Amino acid sequence: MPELPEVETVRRGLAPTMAGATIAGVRLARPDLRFPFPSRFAERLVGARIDALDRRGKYLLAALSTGETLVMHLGMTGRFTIATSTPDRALEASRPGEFHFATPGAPAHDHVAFDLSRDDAAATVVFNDPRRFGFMDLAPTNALDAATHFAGMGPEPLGPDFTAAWLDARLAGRRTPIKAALLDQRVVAGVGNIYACEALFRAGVSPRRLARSTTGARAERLVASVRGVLLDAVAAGGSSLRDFAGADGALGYFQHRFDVYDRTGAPCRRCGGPIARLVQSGRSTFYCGRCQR
DNA sequence: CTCGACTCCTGCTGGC
DNA sequence: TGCCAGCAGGAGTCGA
Repeated sequence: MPELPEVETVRRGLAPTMAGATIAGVRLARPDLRFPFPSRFAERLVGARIDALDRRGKYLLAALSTGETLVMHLGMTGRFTIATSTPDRALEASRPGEFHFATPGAPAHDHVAFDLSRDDAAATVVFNDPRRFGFMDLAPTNALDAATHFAGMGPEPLGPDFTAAWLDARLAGRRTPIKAALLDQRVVAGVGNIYACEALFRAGVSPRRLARSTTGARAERLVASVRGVLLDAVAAGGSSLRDFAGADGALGYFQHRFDVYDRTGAPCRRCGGPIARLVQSGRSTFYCGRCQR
């Protein structure tokens, strides 16, 4: 589900529980998600304190006291929930190397459980992911930018490095449609299908326009639009398409403010014309043929 | 190098 | 009502 606003919403929901807590146990229901868990995954986590919970693009990052960072990606359907539990129950199930977390009666697709302790309180953070496009990894904190997931990743769209000049340089000569370029995490981190569509609408830029022609004033508008739509969505707690919810269970409500996404045939909020749908790179694009050039 | 098609996986929806 | 094709918030890989 998650693009930057949803991941940021999840981060904010998990941080009060995870940051400062110690990992008392890790339970896995299977040896892999999209990729295998890294070697000795549980052993490398148990006993570590989580110093901070950060985000980079669509990744959640738990910086650990061990010098490693737990890297988590939610894929399309990844979800975290927080449950409070007693320490006894949390520790009882922690046996490294065994995949016995999927107990009868447990919700389907609960794949990972982190048993956390802080002072006298205990909590369990559970990762659920039906499609298993999500994954987890461990990488050295002092070389995180060089880790495979982040090498070559573009700037944070809400940070100071995402500028029209950067976009100009990054898109120079590229013949791919601007929509596809916005989905390229090397161009800008964290933008996915929804917010690419929404940002292009706000900027008045056609999703079909070649990336290399999105320069100058158009690039300025696009940078401002990407920032604006992401900020608005973060403020709204993200978008809840099916049942995306933050870790606290609260639903985001930005989906009610989509201008184009999933609004095929509905009137454009600017000109009244019908919103159109097309497929680019196998993914749906929604746009207004009159307002976007 | 750059690009688009294909792939992974499960679940829901809409049309017959 | 039931069935099934199509589609879904991501991104790595492959071949042209």
